[in-house]
Parts: sequence; C-alpha cells; structure tokens
Amino acid sequence: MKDDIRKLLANVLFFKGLSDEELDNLQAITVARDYQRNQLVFSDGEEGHGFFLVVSGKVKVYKVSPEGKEKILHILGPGEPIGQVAVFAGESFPANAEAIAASKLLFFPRQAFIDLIHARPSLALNMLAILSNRLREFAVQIENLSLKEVPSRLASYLLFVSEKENAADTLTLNISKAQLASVIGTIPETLSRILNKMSAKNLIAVNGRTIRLVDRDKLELLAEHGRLVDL
Amino acid sequence: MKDDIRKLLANVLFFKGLSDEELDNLQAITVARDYQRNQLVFSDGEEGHGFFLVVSGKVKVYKVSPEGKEKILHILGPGEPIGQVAVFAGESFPANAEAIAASKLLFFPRQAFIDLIHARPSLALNMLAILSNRLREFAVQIENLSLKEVPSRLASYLLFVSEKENAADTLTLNISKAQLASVIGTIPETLSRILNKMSAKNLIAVNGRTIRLVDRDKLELLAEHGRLVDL
DNA sequence: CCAGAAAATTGACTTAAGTCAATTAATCTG
DNA sequence: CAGATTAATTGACTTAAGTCAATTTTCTGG
Repeated sequence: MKDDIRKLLANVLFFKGLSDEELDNLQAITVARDYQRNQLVFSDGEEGHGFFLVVSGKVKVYKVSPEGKEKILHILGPGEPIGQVAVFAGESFPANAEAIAASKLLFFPRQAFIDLIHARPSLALNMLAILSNRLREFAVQIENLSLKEVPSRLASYLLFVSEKENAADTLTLNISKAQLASVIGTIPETLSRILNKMSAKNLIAVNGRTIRLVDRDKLELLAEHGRLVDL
Repeated sequence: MKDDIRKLLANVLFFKGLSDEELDNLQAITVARDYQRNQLVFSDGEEGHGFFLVVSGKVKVYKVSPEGKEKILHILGPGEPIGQVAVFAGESFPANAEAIAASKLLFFPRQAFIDLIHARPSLALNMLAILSNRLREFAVQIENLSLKEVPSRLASYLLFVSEKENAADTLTLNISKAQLASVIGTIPETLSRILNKMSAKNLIAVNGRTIRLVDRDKLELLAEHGRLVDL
C-alpha cells in the first residue's frame, strides 16, 4: 500500500522533479483516507486545513444552487489534487467534493506543505502549473456555457474523451449520463434527446455508456460552431 | 513615472512581503508598455513569453466564438496581473486581452520571473494565492451560468460592485452596458429589458451608468435564488 | 436470479432568452 | 457644436432547452 502511494507520487505531475529523499519527506506529512461511494470529502465554504490527492477512485467537485440543482465543475481521478485553492487563498473550500466511487485520498496538511514549498520552490512551480491548467479548463467551460449550445458542448465533450483515450473512435463514459448532463451544463432529459438526435443524424452510435464516433468531422464542426446548423 | 510604478508594485497583493531591494530586482526585469483603447494586448492561443501587470487603465480578458460572439471572462484594473497562465502552463495565452481604456501595462518576461521565484519562494505563494482566487471566481461564474438565470446573475453583479465600493447604495458602472451584458453572459437587448423590469419592480433605479440599489433585500434574494419568483 | 431502486427515456407543455430590425439616445471628433 | 459614429432601447417573433409526469430500462444487493 505505502509503496503504491509512493509509486503514484513519483509519477504525478506536480511532484515531478523531486528527489527520492524529498518524496520521502513529502509522503511523511500525508495522511491516507478512504471514502465510500457518495461520501462527502468536503463542502463548499467549509474551512480547509489542507488539500487532497486522489490515489484511486473518482471524486466529483460541484456547486449546488439553493434549489438543490447541481453543477459538476470537474471529475478527478488518480494523481489529481483537490481543494488546493483553500490552501493558498481564503482558507475555505470553493465547492463541494464527493466520492462517486470508492476512493482513496491522500491528505496534505496546509502548513507542512507550505514549509515544503519554501524548501523546494520547484514544488510551487508545479502547483502553479496545475492551477494554471485548471484556469484554462474553466475558461473554456465558461466560454462553452455562454457561447455554445448543448449539442455543441456534448460534441466537445465526446471529442475530448476520445482524445484522452488515444483518439479511439469508440469510447466508454466513465460517469453516468446524469453526471454527464451536469458536467456539460444541462439536464438528463435534454441530454437524452440530443444523444438521440445525434444518433439519428449518424454522428454517433450509442449503446449504454459506450459511444462510437461515427462522423468525426461533423462532430468537430458541431463542437466548433456554437450554433449548430441543422442537427 | 518610475516612481509611480514602484509605488504600485509595493502595494500590489502579489509582491507583498518583498524587501525594497527585491522590489528593485523585480522592477529591473520589467518593461512598461502603453496601450490605447481597443488595442489588443494578446490573443487566444498566441505564444506567451511572460505576463502583464496593469499599472493604469482597464483590460478585458475574453473568449470569442467562431460566430464572433464574445464572452468577457473578467475585466482587470490597476495592480492585477494578466496572462500568468501562459507563464506556468502550456506557454500559450488562454484567451484574448484588449485594453478597453488607454492603459499602461508592465511586462514580466517569463524566465526572469521564474528565476526570481526560485530565489524568493514567497513570491510563488503570492502567485498561488492569486491563481486560487481566480479559480474561485471562475467556479462561481460557472455556477451562475449553469444554475442561475439572467436576472439573478445581474443582481449578483450589482451587489458585487456595491461591495467593492464600500457597500454604497448608489453605484456607477465602470463598463458599458454591452460589456456588462457580456460579463454576466447575456446580450444587450436582454440586459436592457431586465434592467427595466427590475426598475419597474422597484429593486433598482437606473440612470445611465448610475444605478441605485433601492431594495437590497430583494436583490439579495434574487441573487441567491437562481430562479426568480415573479420578477 | 429476482425484486426493488436507480437511471434513462419519452411525451406534452412552458418559458427564458435569443434573433432581427428599427428607433432613439448618447458620445465623440473635427 | 454639428454631424456622425457608437450605445442603448424597444417591439415582434422564434427557439433552445427546461419542467413535470409517466414509463421503460438497467443495475444491484440479498
């Protein structure tokens, strides 16, 4: 177990460049915790005394409206940190986080981590890189939400997942359709209807969570052009 | 001039904690540039060799859809940095930036700044705090766009501006209504109609760019509840 | 392997907000 | 300060996507 974690740390983007000794120091300040499916990791506004790194499993980070509607900001898997924002600014978590599968998280206490940064500035640069990437993603998300329609956002998402899986034409969603709806900023009913339309137009072929990208070119057009021609 | 800049640097969040000598070093690596209204600072995807700090004026950071529609991500004023994302990850700017008033920007070349971080880790922590705050803002923006309607987003914005101006009941927009529409994720026509409705309901009183918050309580309710009762 | 729960789909309907086009108001600049 | 560009408003209309309710399908744990 300890070794598994160690292996993960060594391969994770933001510990890149650390020596074995430094990895030891790092690992020494962490605490591993297990979460079951649907268990809350932290909630919006709660005071944060450190951040988490996903070792295994899957965690959704989301906002909830007063009416109880949910928007998933992102879904994080092994090697990805959660809740760093609370460490570097404002002290409170900026959203809710909940395990959507049984997960193991590694907790990094704030002060110990900050001390480590003082000793090792490259750690800070790695963290800056991670936050920068998140900002980039969020900027795209804001762009999509305000400038593109649901079919377009869905096409983007499918192409994005396909990319991650070495551009394979057949992909398998790793989240439920309800969750996918929330990720792209819509509701399950609408998602369902649009998946239908896209199938009818022979852009994709859907079979449960498995989706085949039948017409990549048209999907790219759709993803690009906010307003779709005649889906 | 140099002194003005120096004064600004000393007061800016992310140089906090630096000694006079360090401020000198910092200032030594920068280049000041002037921009006129409507002049592009950088564009989405362009390779970035450093970032900017607004000394005076106002800069909008925005995304454009293929159809030419624009979403303003944020508007930055004196003391705020722009384009840091390109310094720490991906090397390219994540959006467009354009001066919306005559502005003076200070340019920080990437490598020189990174070297400075190695010498002074607290600089990195300051930058981490800034990026974290931006992430927080973007998370709220995503939440608002997907969970709240336009009147609600407008109410939030007005309350937000009021906060910044020491909770005054009368505020003056520092951007045009067309820009405000883009900031809250709608179009001028819709904004205009909603300002009307809110005036008719005695929530606000509008006079050009001057807006008086007549009924703060109701505005807060409206801002909070995504879906408005009977505006 | 089956019952109950959860997830996904479908239909009928409503509505927030966008589009397009025209007009009025506000602001520059020569 | 006048004419001209730009900003804001208004009206008539369209439409994407949400709501509500009812099934159907798919999972999952005992």
